[in-house]
Amino acid sequence: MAGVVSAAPYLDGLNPEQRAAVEAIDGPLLVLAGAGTGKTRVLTTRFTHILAQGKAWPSQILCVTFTNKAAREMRERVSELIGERVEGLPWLGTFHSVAAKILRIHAELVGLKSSFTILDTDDQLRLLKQILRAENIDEKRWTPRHLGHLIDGWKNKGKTPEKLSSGDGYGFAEGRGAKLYRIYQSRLKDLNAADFGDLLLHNLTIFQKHPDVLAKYHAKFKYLLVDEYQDTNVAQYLWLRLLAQRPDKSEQNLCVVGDDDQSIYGWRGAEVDNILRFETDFPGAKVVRLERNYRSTEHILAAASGLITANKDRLGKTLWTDDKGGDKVVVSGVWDGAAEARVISSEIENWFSKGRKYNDVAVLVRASRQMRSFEERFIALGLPYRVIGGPRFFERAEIRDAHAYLRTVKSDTDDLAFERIVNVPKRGIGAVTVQKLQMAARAMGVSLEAATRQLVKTDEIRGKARTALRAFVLDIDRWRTAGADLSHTELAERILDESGYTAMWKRASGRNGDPKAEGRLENLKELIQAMGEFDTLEAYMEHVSLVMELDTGAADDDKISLMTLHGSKGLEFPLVFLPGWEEGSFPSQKSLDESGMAGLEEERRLAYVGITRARERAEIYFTANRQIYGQWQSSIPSRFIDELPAEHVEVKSDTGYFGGENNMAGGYTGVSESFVDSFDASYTKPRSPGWNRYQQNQNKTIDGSATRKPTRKPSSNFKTGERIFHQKFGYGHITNVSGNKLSVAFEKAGDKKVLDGFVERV
DNA sequence: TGCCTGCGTTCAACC
DNA sequence: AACGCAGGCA
Repeated sequence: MAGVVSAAPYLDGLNPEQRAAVEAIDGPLLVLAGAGTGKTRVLTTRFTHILAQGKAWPSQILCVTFTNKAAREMRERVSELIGERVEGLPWLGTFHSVAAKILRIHAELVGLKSSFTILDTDDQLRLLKQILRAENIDEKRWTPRHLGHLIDGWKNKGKTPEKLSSGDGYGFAEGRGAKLYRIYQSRLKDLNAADFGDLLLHNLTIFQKHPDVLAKYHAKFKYLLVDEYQDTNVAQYLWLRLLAQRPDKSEQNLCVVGDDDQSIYGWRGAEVDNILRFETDFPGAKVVRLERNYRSTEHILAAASGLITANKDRLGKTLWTDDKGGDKVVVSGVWDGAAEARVISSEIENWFSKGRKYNDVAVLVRASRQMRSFEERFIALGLPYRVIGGPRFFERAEIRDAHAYLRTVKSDTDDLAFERIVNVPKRGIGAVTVQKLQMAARAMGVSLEAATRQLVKTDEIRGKARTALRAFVLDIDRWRTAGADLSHTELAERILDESGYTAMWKRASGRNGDPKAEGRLENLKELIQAMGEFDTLEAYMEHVSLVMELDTGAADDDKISLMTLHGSKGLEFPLVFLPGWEEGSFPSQKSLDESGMAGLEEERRLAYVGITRARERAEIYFTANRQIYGQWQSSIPSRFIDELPAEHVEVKSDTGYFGGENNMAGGYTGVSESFVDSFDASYTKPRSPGWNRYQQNQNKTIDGSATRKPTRKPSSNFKTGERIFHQKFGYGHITNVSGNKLSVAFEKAGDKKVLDGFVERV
């Protein structure tokens, strides 16, 4: 074999650890791959190696990732490596897409037809809402969202209703949680639908109840590769274990690659435990650690590594790099969110003026709503940018409406789709009529559409509603007939046109001047175009359900990338900006409230992921004032800032931040008065006077938008004896001002403290 | 039935 | 700040 290996050009340039991970193709293998250690390269090379060794055909390798992005990249890189021999890689994809593929084949084993629809979150919530109503449960107290979380949680754990233990769901609606889950699952079956969690869950059921089916997959998949193993939840873990552990213990060729320090999906059920337990689950597993970082300079790597050591729950790795020196990680304090966007934008302009690319630059935010201030600033300055993630194309109302039309025409049992569009555009069919239809459907045990066809024949529904419903079912019939002769894009165009849906938005755009309508019409055009890239409507719909994003295509455009920290995993950029490092935002208060220390550690891993995206330079920002829920609040810099090793950090604060363990600010340098807010001409529809009681108290600008300046002053202005308010400790008065430090006696705590954050004058 | 208005709630990340 | 919901009214 040695001869074969040395003749393999794809192995050139691998370091010894990488090479070990690639060549150990038989038996279970755990690759602990730190950030920037060439994980994807190892996975793709290993894939290639298996093929080159003649151990398996491409169709015999199961390779799963979490994101479509990762799957796409794997596919491209493997294709590159193996050149023209590639005959498609049918079993390379996300967990959900592979599971969906398997479920389509065996759908009847769990009571579905292979044409089942995949429900998105919105459909799921509407269905849950209906169920709660039908069960006479107060949806204010027990919200559909709440129930949805509960059910998703069970599905993530691999629990079908039968597998719930007696205490499960006890806390929901007086112990009715489990029953509601059962009802929900049976409704899904009636609707011939599956939600995201079901894709995996049904797979488990099939594998567990039908060993013959499982045996087929054992025979089929000779090798299994798993990316981001630290992010697998229990259901995914069980799924992999079923596929990998053959009854005769032969050929457990499962290779998992992961990094416990980059586990950031605890909220969706990821269990870091899975990776910690691997050697127990698969006795005799080899373990390879990749610790040489090829991505970042020394300071960046050291800053991130220092931060992550604050986490208790980790396997521990020591990343190293040959790339000594470089820029320290920059930490800057700014006045508010607008200033943050301004400063970062001008840094980017600076970077560009030095001959670097916008493509080199990423702005990574904690939550997608933080993107807005950056978008506004980029637009104002004419900086090119792309948003990765964020509000998804396929989640927009107009796109879902269009899909609902297509689903209705394709299936006469898709109640959720039918209900969505029966009165869109308005046809004079109100809530009362829809209610009647639902009751009739339930009574007759048929679909909404079938019930409608029945009811328009009787006098149950009269007048305008009856006429409208009649016309509507006739439309559906006509579209179904037309569908036989037309391509799916032509059909879609025709439906949108004849239903009056496009016209509805055209009207809105013309008369009311609704500025969003124009965009919606463009989205609809884009939708038709996207459909054209698929051969059939079914293929398109599958893509929509599982991918939920449009290929943003043209990566050759030079643009700044704007995305969430979660969305940035697996990417790298020479220059990375990390705004919004304030307590409450990052680490997210919600995460701390819900998950305590585990939540904090996950937030810290997220910080680690953020910093390690940077190749040359990372800049962290925090603000003194931030608007939260429409209210100005003072901020406390994130504790993660204090946890960065000081010798790898350069502080550029100009907001009066003081204190902290690193005593990093070096004092207040004054807020520049020359900040000029860019004029925000964004249109908001005027509502009734006093539509928001907060707004009544606010000043109005000429465009009607509300402004209220932060009440906070930089701390250096304070004098002994002054009464102040501190976000964390409440009211108190200043006992001493000395250099950068304020000593304060707090009323509530009753003791003196040296402040570590911003204060408010009262 | 549908629009207007006021009130109350929510506001993390992804497939 | 942005939405969803419900009650009042045309």
